[in-house]
Amino acid sequence: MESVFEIIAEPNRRAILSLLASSEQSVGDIERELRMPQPTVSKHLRVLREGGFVESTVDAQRRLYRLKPEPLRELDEWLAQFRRFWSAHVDALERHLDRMDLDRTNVNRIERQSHRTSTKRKSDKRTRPKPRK
Amino acid sequence: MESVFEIIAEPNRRAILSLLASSEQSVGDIERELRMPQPTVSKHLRVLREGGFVESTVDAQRRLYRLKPEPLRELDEWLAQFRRFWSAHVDALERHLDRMDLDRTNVNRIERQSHRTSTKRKSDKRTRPKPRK
DNA sequence: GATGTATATGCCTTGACACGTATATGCCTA
DNA sequence: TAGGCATATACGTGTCAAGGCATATACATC
Repeated sequence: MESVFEIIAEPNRRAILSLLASSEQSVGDIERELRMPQPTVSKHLRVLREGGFVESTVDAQRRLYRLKPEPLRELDEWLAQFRRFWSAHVDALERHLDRMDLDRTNVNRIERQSHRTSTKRKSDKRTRPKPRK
Repeated sequence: MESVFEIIAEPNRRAILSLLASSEQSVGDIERELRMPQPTVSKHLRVLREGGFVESTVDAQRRLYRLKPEPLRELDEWLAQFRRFWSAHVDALERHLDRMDLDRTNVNRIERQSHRTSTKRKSDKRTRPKPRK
């Protein structure tokens, strides 16, 4: 359960995050708003807390949970490597990110070692099945 | 295994996606590059294909896989609701989104039913535990 | 057609995790 | 300090998905 990705794979946890995006909430608030049993809420909050997605402060018997964006930001950074695939018309920021992405080392490296790019391949029919090794 | 989130929760699948971000690859390419057994690669590719993350074309016995960005874009859109938490310096678009978010119906509603916002709360000690219902 | 190569699929086992239920902990007010 | 409220945790259970291994399918050369 370590990774950011596994943590947000759970629908209830995503619902909690979305709820907390509006404002901080107590466990009971979440319980009522999302109609899930209290132990379930607490367990998911635990996972989110240990993953750094949320933090809590104590208010008498209540715990108020609020968002901590770092892990989501990390996810955002992971997505960066794919943005150029759908952002053709970009604003300044995205253009900047795209540039970083294109400059990234492995793009060319991998293409080179994987033999050819697809365009070339079409005309490059092998005369015999190429051995694995 | 339906959701985008579950699909990218698997590390090997993320590795495949990252690899395909550089250029299209055959199953064997992926197998060698990521050092995973061929059936594993094929199974993950199947999940990715059914999730709309990749598509394949046939080249003799090979299948060439390439990225289809739609699901990742969807993920990007889900992330949008959280961006304001880490992008303090916003461009026009995000400022717009922020406004929509603040105007969102439940913000005030929820805060009201959860009694008060945290700032106020400090001075607002209840005289008795508020009943659940 | 025989053989080798590339990829997909089926079966089985194992482990992780989400959930329900019960209970523990802690704080409050009377 | 008693009793109720808010939250956390422990335990048992069912489900599901990932991996290993074997095999099936398809294509290409000889």
